Amino acid sequence: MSRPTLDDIAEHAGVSRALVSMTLRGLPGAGDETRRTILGVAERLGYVPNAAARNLASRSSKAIGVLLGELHNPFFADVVDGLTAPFEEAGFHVLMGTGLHRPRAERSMLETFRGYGMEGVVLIGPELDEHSIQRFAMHVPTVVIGRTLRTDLVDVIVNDDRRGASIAVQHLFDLGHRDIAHLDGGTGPGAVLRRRGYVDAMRRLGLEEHIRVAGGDFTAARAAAGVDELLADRAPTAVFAANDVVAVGALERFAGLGLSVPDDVSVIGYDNTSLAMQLRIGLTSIDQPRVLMGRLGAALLRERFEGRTLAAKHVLAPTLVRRSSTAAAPSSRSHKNRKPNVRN
Amino acid sequence: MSRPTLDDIAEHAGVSRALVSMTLRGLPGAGDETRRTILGVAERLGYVPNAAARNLASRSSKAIGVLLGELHNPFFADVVDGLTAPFEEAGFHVLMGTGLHRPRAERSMLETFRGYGMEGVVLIGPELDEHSIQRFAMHVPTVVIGRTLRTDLVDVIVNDDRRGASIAVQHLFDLGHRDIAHLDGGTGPGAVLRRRGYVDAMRRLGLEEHIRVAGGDFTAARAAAGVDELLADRAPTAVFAANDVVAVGALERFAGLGLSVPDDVSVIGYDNTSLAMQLRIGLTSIDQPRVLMGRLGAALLRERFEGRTLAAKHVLAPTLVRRSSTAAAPSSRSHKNRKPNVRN
DNA sequence: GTCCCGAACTGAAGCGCTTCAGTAGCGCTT
DNA sequence: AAGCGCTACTGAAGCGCTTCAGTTCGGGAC
Repeated sequence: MSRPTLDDIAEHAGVSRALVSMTLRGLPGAGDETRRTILGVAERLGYVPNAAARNLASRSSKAIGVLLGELHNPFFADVVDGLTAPFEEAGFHVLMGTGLHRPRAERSMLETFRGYGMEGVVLIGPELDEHSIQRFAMHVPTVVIGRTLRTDLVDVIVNDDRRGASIAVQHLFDLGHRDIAHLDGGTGPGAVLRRRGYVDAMRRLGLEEHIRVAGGDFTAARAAAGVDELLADRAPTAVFAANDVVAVGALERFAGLGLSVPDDVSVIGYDNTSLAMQLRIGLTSIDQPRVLMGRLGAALLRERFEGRTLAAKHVLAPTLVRRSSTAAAPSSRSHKNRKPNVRN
Repeated sequence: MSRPTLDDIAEHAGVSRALVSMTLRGLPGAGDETRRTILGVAERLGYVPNAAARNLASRSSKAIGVLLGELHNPFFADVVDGLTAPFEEAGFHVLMGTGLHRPRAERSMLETFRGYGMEGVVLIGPELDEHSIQRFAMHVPTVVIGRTLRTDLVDVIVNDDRRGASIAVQHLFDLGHRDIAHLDGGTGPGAVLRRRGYVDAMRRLGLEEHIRVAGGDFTAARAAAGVDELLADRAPTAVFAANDVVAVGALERFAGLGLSVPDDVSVIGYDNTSLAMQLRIGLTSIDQPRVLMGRLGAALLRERFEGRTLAAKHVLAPTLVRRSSTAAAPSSRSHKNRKPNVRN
């Protein structure tokens, strides 16, 4: 016996297929007795509705697609957490696909989503070109999380990287630091804005002559090299890293050089990933409200369903999470005059 | 204009719907000229086949479902990497769903998969009860990765936890350690076997009187408490932790107590997660071949499609990854007699 | 010229469901 | 006793596709 259909149930229960359909979906129409019979038969036969037939007939799917740029980054997991719950509650199925970093794969995944008649789609950190996204969004309500787009067809949710950078610098400033350097993220998502935010904040605080940028991408190795670059000139008292991975790279390098964090140098990261908390030394970091971003994504999509046609852009506020990698600047503490013994 | 259908294309191209269907799927039947016309019209209209209609009519879906127990654990990301590529190549769509740790949600996700007529399903670290999995597997070819099951309906892929534990103990033994304790994972997946492997290995090496087990789940906090438990008796020279999270918890606690790793005590983890490498102190760990496990999962499912009916069980070999958290036992080094100054 | 055959194409059934216009029957009113 | 409005139900159309039994036709074999 293959999968039972509505007709099987109808026959067993001695009613029409239409009535079974309505009853199983909780619509009124059947009397109490009949309803019980139908439900009983369905249960006994192990009936599972055929989604294809259902979607075809009803011209709707109650499904939404989520495209993940990358599964390894804990950023995605948090966003997805925020995303799925509201949809599940509203009776939507959430199906996810991954693009594996390849635009071709991402594009084909979007085709699949469209083929399945997904009623809405969320793209988290897509690497796809803007034009493809735009074309897709013409057909399916789409929200993009974690990537800035110029398109006015999709809803966009990002955090204010510039502001986050400014908060980081301000935090260090408040601790008495003046010689604050930046370890750069190069062309990574958000890196440009974070660098800009750093420069602006330094200027605003009158620290223009202390502005120094080193490094160049989102890897730990490049970060270590960046630290060396900085030290070749002079040791900063604090470093603002473009993200947590970079910050950890710096941490390791400082340790290798015999510099103590936060006694000799303070380090602050960005993203507040699980990395930041798991390290033996807790990393002070700038947090993006990732779960919230997910929830907001769900809300925006729902609004679309309810008729909103204008695209929305939400820029969320980042916040500071203090841990033990930042402390008062050496000079502003009681003068211990502890010269770091750089062993190389 | 809504989504174009086969009929739209047929009309524009002046042929029958059947011919369009066949042509778009690459079947022979149309002449060169006609074929070009059809393809051209389809392209121009932006045709995307309706998956629901297609699946309904063809009684197949070319789709496979992947249930993720949890998105935060890097374990899953690696397995998925191994899984998706072979399927994409074979022209399958891979759609993922998450159970969010709740068996109820996992069960409903499986229903969704079945509703969509997925031709095969891969469960990665499911938390669902065995009976539900078994019931599901009666209807859809299923492979389970990372969890042992007694059922003979599903294919199972796990690593040999017992062996892995044995390798860990042997590694410590070879470094001269004798007083080797175990930080337990309680009821977590694999924990029981790892504990058993530890005990067996200790016996085999004639270290029966050194067997000590503390802790009790897969959390860092519980691990720290486990360390205290151990130290209340006497400090071991080495600790085998049930997984990397536990190992890191132990690392932190040892540091807090002023004990140096690996000078005073060696620590080895399990899973070789990204955690192990990212830590300032590289964690020696036991690696499961995760990507391979994913690839194997894909292969097993394909075999099922081709007619294999007997369930397969694959137990893969774990390997040791040495980093800097393990070193020669203090006693077997030049006698420094460095008593740890336990500050609490 | 007839026959046959393959290439190129068509028509219609039907996948399992939803939807909607009906219909039957019953208890009320007036 | 006719009419009304309910509730409880049925029948049939049709969603967009695949599939398969046919149909048409040009041309080579004899």
